[in-house]
Amino acid sequence: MKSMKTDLETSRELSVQIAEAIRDAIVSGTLIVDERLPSEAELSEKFNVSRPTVREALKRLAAQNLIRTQRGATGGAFVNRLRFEDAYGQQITTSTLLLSMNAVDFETACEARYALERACAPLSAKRRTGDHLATMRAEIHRQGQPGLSDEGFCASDVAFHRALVDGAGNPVLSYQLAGAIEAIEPLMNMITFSARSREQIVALHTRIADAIESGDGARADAALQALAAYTVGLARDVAACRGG
Amino acid sequence: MKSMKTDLETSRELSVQIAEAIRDAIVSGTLIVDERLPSEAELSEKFNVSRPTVREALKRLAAQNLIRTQRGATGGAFVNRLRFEDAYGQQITTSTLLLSMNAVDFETACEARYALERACAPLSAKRRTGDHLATMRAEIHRQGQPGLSDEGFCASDVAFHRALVDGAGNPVLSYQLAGAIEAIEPLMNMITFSARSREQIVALHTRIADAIESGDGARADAALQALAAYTVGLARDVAACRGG
DNA sequence: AGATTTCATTTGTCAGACATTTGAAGCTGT
DNA sequence: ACAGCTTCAAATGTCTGACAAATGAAATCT
Repeated sequence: MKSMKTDLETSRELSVQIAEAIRDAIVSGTLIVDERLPSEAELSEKFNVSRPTVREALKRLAAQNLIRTQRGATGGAFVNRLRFEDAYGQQITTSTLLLSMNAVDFETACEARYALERACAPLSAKRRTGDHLATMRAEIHRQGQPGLSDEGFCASDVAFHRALVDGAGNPVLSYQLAGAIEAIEPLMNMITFSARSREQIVALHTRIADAIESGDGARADAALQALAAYTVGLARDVAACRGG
Repeated sequence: MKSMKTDLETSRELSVQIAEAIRDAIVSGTLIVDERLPSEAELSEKFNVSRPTVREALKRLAAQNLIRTQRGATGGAFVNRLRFEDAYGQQITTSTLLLSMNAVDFETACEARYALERACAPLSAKRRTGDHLATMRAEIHRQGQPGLSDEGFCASDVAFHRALVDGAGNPVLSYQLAGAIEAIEPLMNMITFSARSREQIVALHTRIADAIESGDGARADAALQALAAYTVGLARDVAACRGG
């Protein structure tokens, strides 16, 4: 195991310090992807702690997807290659909690979401594949079905916008936006969409898809801006209706 | 403790299942912020597992900042209010690892960063406080100092852009962008900035700050676009120089 | 040679114990 | 009666030792 730092401070908990030492080794590149960490017994000897303490440290790292563990003879803890897909879940959970616990109002969350999405629109207009466009069209079609529940409508909305963002072909953007888009869904679900508002949204989605199809980033941006304004207005009506 | 689900599957590890049960209770709102979880002894009885197993589950949650623990008579595990600042660190670590492990090229990362930043520019032009503007100006001044190291220059660059983003006054945006901006810094640090390129960047930063000061979002956006193009070109030169 | 068995290694789990922290109840002196 | 001190109990942090379960590799048998 090369040279992992083993001298620990005295203040914080041992499991935290050990977890940090290993995490630093991973981040700094001392431990390579798919490399096997020393066994728990070896680690406990190296750090002069008991195995349960080492295990608590490893569980912390596993919770962050930094390592995976495998039982058996050739088992052990291995440095994980953190994939974008794995990080999505984390990102969404964290974003959801942030929104609910900090009582972020719908308008702020919505503003962030559409600002980020508009950033993707021009790129998506240039690079989207046929698949992305097909997904967008399919979701628009679903959104027009009369029998669709409000939850189903929101889920389809999310799928539509994810396709838009993924169309930009930039995994970093897709990752960053996963949280923004998916975390807002629960907030959106609180809105009751009338037939009239659904019709409007579908029309705006169609405008966006048309613009994306023709490669016109500016028009897609404008349509997104209109959709953002409409959505915020819808939420305001709901709030006003409930408030008085 | 209200009604936390206690019937677990048999496939995965117990500590994972317990962690998920508690996490679900937090996310769903069964457990409120600052509420105290049952003691480890009570939990181990409730889930029919040993205390070490419960502890491993709790460590997983602690690693995600979902709970905090406190020793002593009135101690225990408490549901954490997840603050934006706490989430920043997580976001940055994850983003950094994602970039390094997936070998995202500088251009992709840079594109994402500037796309997101441009999304913030119009909002920042409207809402930024005097503090934000002062920070931007101060960082520009630092960037003009001749003795500044490349690392120092990059750090100042990050500070400048964070002030720009924070100026939008949308914590969701600031959070989302923290990862994008800070994670790219290590990649940026590999670039050697000549006196000439620093001069150019400072000039572009000044254009951005001027636009923000005058509340002109469109001009800020244009300047950011120019900066993005220049940065990418700089990186290309470095790559070409190294390649041949 | 191929299939089967055995086995050593490693993680997962458990039980019980002690150390440490820390708020709160109880006591004491003024 | 009140402030300060002591004691105590509850809870987490850590350790020791052990067993269970999984699993790949070596050894054995056909």
